[in-house]
Amino acid sequence: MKDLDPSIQAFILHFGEMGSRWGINRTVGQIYALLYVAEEPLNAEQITDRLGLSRSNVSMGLKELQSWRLVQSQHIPGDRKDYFSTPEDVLDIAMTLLQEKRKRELDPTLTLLRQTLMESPKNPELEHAQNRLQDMCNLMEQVSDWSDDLLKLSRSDLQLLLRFGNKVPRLLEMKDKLNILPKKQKPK
Amino acid sequence: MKDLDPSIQAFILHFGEMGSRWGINRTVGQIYALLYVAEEPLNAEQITDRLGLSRSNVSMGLKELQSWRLVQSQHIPGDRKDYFSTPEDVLDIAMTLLQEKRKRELDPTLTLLRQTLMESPKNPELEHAQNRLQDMCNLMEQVSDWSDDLLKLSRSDLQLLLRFGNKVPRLLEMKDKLNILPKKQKPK
DNA sequence: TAGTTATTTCAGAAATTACTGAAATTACCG
DNA sequence: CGGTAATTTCAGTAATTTCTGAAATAACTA
Repeated sequence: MKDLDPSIQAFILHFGEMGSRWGINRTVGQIYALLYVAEEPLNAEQITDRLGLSRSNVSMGLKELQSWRLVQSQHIPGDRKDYFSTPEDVLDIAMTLLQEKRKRELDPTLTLLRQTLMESPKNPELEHAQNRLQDMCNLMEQVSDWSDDLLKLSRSDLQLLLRFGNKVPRLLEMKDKLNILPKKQKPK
Repeated sequence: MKDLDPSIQAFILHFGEMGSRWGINRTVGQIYALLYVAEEPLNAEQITDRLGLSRSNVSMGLKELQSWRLVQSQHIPGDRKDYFSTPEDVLDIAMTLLQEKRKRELDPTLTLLRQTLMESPKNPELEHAQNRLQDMCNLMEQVSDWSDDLLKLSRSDLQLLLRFGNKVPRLLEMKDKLNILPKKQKPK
C-alpha cells in the first residue's frame, strides 16, 4: 500500500476488514475508504497502485460501489480515464446507504412475507406461524415506512432530527398533552 | 426438510438465503426462521431433523444466535435437553438487533475513528483526510446516540414513534413554534 | 460413583466467495 | 475507418467460510 500515511492506511485496512460485516468484501471496503479520504477523484490505475490490487479486481469493486451509488464516476476533459469519487456530504451518503440497505435487506423479505400471508392457514400450527409472520411483516412495514419518511426529509430537518436524540420522547409526551396529532388520521 | 408446510418451508429457505446479506450464514438463518415460527421451543435434535443439518452445525448455529441474543434456551423439567426459542415480541427482537448491530458494525469503526482523530495532521493532504474522518465520526456518533435513545424508550413510546412515521417533520416544525426544548443543550 | 445422554469442539472436507491475468470489448482520437 | 488506451469479462485459481463426523467434554441420574 503505497504513498499512504500510516493513519490513513489503518483506516483503509479497517474498512477492508469491516467490509465483510457490512456485506461488501475487503477490496470494496478498501476502495471506498481510499476514495472517501482522497482529495481528488482517482482513476482505476491510481487505486490499483495505492492498494496493491489487480486492475480487474478494482474494476469489479468500483462497479459494485457504483451499484450501491456510493461512488460516482466523472470524466476529466482531455483525459480518457474515468475518475471516481465519493459524495462530499456524509448525510447524503448515509441516506443512500439507508435506501440501498432497505432495498437489499428488507424489501425482498417483505415481499415474501406479504405473499405468504395471502394464503389462508389450514391448521392450527400454520395459523400460529402465520400470526408470527404477520407480526414480523407489520413491524417491517413500519420500519420501511419510517425510512421512506426519513428519506423525504430536507437536509435541515434531518440534521435537526439527528441532533434531537434523547429529546424525542419528550416530543412524544408533548403530542399527548397538546393533542396535535389526531389519533386515527390518515396521512394527507 | 421434514414435516413442514410448503409456505413455512419457503420462509425458512428465504431466511437462509438472506442470511448472507444480513451477516449470518444460511444455517443460522434457517434455524432462526424455524424457531421463530415454532409453536413450542425446540431442542437441537428436532432442529437437526427438520432442517436436515448436522448436529454439530446446529450446535454452532444456536451458539451464534445466542451470542446475538436472538434465541434463548430453557430447560424443561424432567428433560435433559436444552430447548430453544425466540422472544415473543417483535419489538424486543428489533431492539436487540439494533443493539447488536451497533455493537458489531458501528462501534469498532467509531473507536478507530476517534483514535485516528487524536493525532494532529502533518500536511495538507492529511488534514483533508482528517476532516473527512471527522465528518464521518460526527455522523456516526449522532447515529449512535440516536440508537441509544431509542433503546431507552418504553415499549409504548416506541410503538408511538414507529406509527408516527411521516408526522415527524410536523413535530419538528412544532418544536420551532412552541419553543419547548431548552436551548442550553446546544450541540457542540 | 459409573453409566448414560446431551452438547461442544475441532480438524479436515466441501462449498462458496474473492481475486487474478489474459482475452475481449469498448471508447476515443486522428 | 485503423490504432491505441481504458475497461470489462471470464475461466481458472486462491482464499475464506461453512459444514461434517468423530472425539472430547459436560450434564444428569440412578
